Amino acid sequence: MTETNNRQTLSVRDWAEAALEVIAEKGVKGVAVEPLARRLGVTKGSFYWHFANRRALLQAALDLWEHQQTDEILERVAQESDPRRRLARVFAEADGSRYAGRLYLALAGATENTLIQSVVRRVIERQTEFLWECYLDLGLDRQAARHKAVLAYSVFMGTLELRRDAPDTLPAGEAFHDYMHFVGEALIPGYDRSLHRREVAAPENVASIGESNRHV
Amino acid sequence: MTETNNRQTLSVRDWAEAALEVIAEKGVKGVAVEPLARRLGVTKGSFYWHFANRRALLQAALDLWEHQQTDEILERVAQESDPRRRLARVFAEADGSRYAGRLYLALAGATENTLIQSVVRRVIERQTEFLWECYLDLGLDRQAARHKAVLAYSVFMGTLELRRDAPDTLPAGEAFHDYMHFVGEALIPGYDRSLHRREVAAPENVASIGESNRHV
DNA sequence: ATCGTTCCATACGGTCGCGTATGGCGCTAA
DNA sequence: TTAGCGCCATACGCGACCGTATGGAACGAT
Repeated sequence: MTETNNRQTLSVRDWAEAALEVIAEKGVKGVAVEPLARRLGVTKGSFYWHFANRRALLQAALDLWEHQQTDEILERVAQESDPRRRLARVFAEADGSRYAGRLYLALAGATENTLIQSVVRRVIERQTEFLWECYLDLGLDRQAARHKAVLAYSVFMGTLELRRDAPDTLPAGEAFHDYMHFVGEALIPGYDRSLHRREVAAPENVASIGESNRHV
Repeated sequence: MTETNNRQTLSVRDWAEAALEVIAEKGVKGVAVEPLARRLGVTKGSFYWHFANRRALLQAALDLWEHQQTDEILERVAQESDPRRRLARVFAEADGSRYAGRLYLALAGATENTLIQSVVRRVIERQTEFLWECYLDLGLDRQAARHKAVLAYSVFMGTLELRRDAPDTLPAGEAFHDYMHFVGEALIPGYDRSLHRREVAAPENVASIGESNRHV
């Protein structure tokens, strides 16, 4: 569940990843220094050596998350040349990881923290922008493309919510694939079932982001 | 802002409504006994006379919310005979109150409390059921109606999220109405702009969903 | 062997919120 | 007037968490 880090010492990134895990499980307010230290098998003494305070930990975790949700995902998906396939892949990636979805919703729901709000806003704008360009590449005019992008993003977030809060509402098993095709036909012009290959499993790999600056 | 209650003594409902307000503002974890008492101009002594503990307050608040989100709303909307108009009204009501939307998302995001989760689940199932029946009344077969209902509900929740977390992403002003028509065309078979007359333009009067109207 | 640095443990004071115990004020009924 | 009850204030102990201060073990360098 948590880090089974072979190394004997913890890094800033270890703390940041653990923080993201806790956010996905218990929300932002669940990120407490002492419980997180226990989770990692150490005490607060370790934490306050790596970070100035709790806020600095959240900052590091948010930097990591923002990078994963924008640069990494979009760069991966952008390799697809066909806009239709790009759209299908975006939805597949976004729906691939249950953990990523819970994390996304937890951060979006953190309305108490201005820092988090701005990060979430940037991620949303970046991703809707990407969808917009996909629809523009499909030949839609600016307004129609914009509308479709916003609608598609709403469907994406709403589906995450439904899957988290009322999973029984969504079709299960094979019926879920039928539903996803239905969604594809509603959101992707000229949708074809062959676009939705089996690339569901989004690997949980996380490329390297430069270690955050350690505080003085 | 809060209750300007003329009466000199507080009722259980007063506490429940105040709790819902705080949930909409700061989330469920923001509901603390002592701050809430200060907000109502009293001390904890009052609270623990009306309630056994914090959990009992949440229970009362959830009962109130569930009733408002199911019985009240659906009874109001069900008066509309035309299924298309029912659908349009449902979206209008749901999107009418900013407060109700924030409250909804805050409760849906309370993943730490089993009690809240079950209430949210019931509300979601009740509302999707209603949408399902609307689409059935429009002549769709069971699967198509179900798919459209789930999709429509996803759009609804996703739109709430977008409006809360990245309002600039959604079209503003007159463009918002254009977008809502676009959504209507995507979700309501045989959609006609006349269905969306005045009801969506109500900015604050639909706040009766969430209450605040009884006093003042 | 000594020293300094890295990384963490321990101990402490402080805040906030929960729940309890108990006292007090105002109103009504007898 | 007085007794009783509804409604609230005050005071207390408790636990969880934050941030600081300081000590200590491991380890490489000299």
